[in-house]
Amino acid sequence: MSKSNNVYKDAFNRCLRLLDETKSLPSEPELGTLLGVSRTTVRSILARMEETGLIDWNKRNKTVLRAPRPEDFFPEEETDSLAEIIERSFMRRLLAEGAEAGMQINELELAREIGVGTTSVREFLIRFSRFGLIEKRRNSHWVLKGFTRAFALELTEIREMFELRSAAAFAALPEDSAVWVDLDMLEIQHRQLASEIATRFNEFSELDERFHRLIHRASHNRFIVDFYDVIAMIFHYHYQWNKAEERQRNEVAVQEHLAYIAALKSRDPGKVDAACRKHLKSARQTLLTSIPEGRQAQPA
Amino acid sequence: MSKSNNVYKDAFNRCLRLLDETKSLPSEPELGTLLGVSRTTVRSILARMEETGLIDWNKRNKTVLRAPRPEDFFPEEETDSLAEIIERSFMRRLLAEGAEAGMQINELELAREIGVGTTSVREFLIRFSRFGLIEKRRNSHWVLKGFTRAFALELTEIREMFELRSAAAFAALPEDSAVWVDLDMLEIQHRQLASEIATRFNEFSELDERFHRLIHRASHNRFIVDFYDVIAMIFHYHYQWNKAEERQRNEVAVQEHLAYIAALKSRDPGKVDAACRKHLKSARQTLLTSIPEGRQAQPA
DNA sequence: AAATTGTTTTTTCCCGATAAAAGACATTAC
DNA sequence: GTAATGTCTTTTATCGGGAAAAAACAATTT
Repeated sequence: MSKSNNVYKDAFNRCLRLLDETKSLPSEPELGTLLGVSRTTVRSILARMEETGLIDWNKRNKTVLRAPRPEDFFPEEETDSLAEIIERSFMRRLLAEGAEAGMQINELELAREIGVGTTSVREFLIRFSRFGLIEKRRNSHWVLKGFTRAFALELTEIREMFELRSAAAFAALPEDSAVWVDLDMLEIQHRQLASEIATRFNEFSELDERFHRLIHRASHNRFIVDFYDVIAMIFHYHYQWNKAEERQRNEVAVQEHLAYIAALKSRDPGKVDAACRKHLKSARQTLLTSIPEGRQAQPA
Repeated sequence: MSKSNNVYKDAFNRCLRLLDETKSLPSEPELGTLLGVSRTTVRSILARMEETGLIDWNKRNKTVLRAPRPEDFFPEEETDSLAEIIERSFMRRLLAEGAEAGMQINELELAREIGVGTTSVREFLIRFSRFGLIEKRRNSHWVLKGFTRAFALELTEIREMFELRSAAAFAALPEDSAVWVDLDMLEIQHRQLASEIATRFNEFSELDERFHRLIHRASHNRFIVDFYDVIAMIFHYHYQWNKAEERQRNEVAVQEHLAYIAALKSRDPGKVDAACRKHLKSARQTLLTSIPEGRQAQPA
């Protein structure tokens, strides 16, 4: 069963949504770039759409015959890549269960539990290791370092160093840089979210990531930009896990972002530094208070 | 041929060197910790040593019968792990050849060229990707970002940030911390090297790494400590590649280290900062001047 | 009884094989 | 003649299998 066709299924589903909007589909290469897949996959999609009577396909002509129905879509769970599946299972184990620091991680066991080959699990663990939560013993098992208070402190230390520097670089960018347009757009989205915070507070997470990534990009340093992956990953799972006071927290964060944006637009280094520090401080607080007291670092 | 027994061969060679020093070998578990391998491997080693008449092995008695001869050793090249072999081949390609930024990296081709399976190459590339020199296109090839001037600048920017912070933390460590003993030992080794620099200048590289790792460890931050892997890797291959002025460079660096050590011992934050900056500046200079002008970043 | 040796089981590391997906080349249409 | 489609080739993603190495368990030895 060597490889699942989730790329095809996911692209197929996304392509179905395009059908609502047009009478006929564009050329194969165009569809390829639109969906982010190769022509090979596009042609598989078109072939199935013809088979199921969704379109009439004759060379350049791809006429839409009917609107897609729910049963035309592939089930959501079949569109995930193996890497995503493994990551989710692993993080669930890591956060839900009593995952103590020092615990051993067994590739074979993980693979069996998730129902995948060992190769995929190995590759996942190697990729995951850069987050600093696990460590490999040569020719032997992985060791869980644990999502401890120490981890959170080390993470935020670097984050603060990087973000202060990026924010300063951002504010120093020339007037005509494209980032100011991006920032304006983000500001508008923040204001919209702020006004409807009661119902849309759970949309903050995504906005938060886009905002901070924009700032980090101003550093023009790949190590700083890449480090945001660590933060994003932690926050992503952390927020799934800890929903306490979510609305309240996000409401505060949106306001802090708006102040931060205003400071950036003022281009006054002192104001930028102050607004950035203030936001980072409360972000750190949020993360720290959410770590259960039981989860302390274990002596090696 | 699924897996080579390089762990056994390497441990065997190292065990041979122990034979010179003693009349009999310790217990199996003890040998295991000494060589850093499992008892299973220890027993394979002992079995072969008995076969080749090196020792007499009867349960707890492991009497040395004769001194090891050159032909007892396994060839050096058979003691390298696959990961090391792949890394070396890859770096040779990356540095020697005209490896332009933007170039595609082909897993299959690399695997065939080196004569290993694709899995090992994939795992290597994933591990290597954290150095920021390559990047993966989903479901497709890797892209070489290139060892460019931009890379060197981004690397040194982070390095300087991290090392200044670590050095400050180091100087603030309590009097009775064990690091001061380590520092004293490093100082002695630096002085010895300085006095024999004419003949031993190529030993600096290893000393350099130990010195900086000691300082970084004072940060007590895993991300800072881990980042030194990137620096060490670059410097390791960089020095293999660029031998110009090596003696001169190392002579200067040793003196800078000694000044840096003195500053740390003074525990005066101002002096530490100054000595650290001075050394980092010349380290950056060395790295930058070694990057050929032709190797500029290519537009994506 | 604590440590060591003998034996068995489990896990890691790595290869070869195969379907999915990408990419290259040839052909046709506008 | 450019851009699309049709066809063929190569590469990536993933699995299962098997030898090396680690780890667990049992039997001795001091």
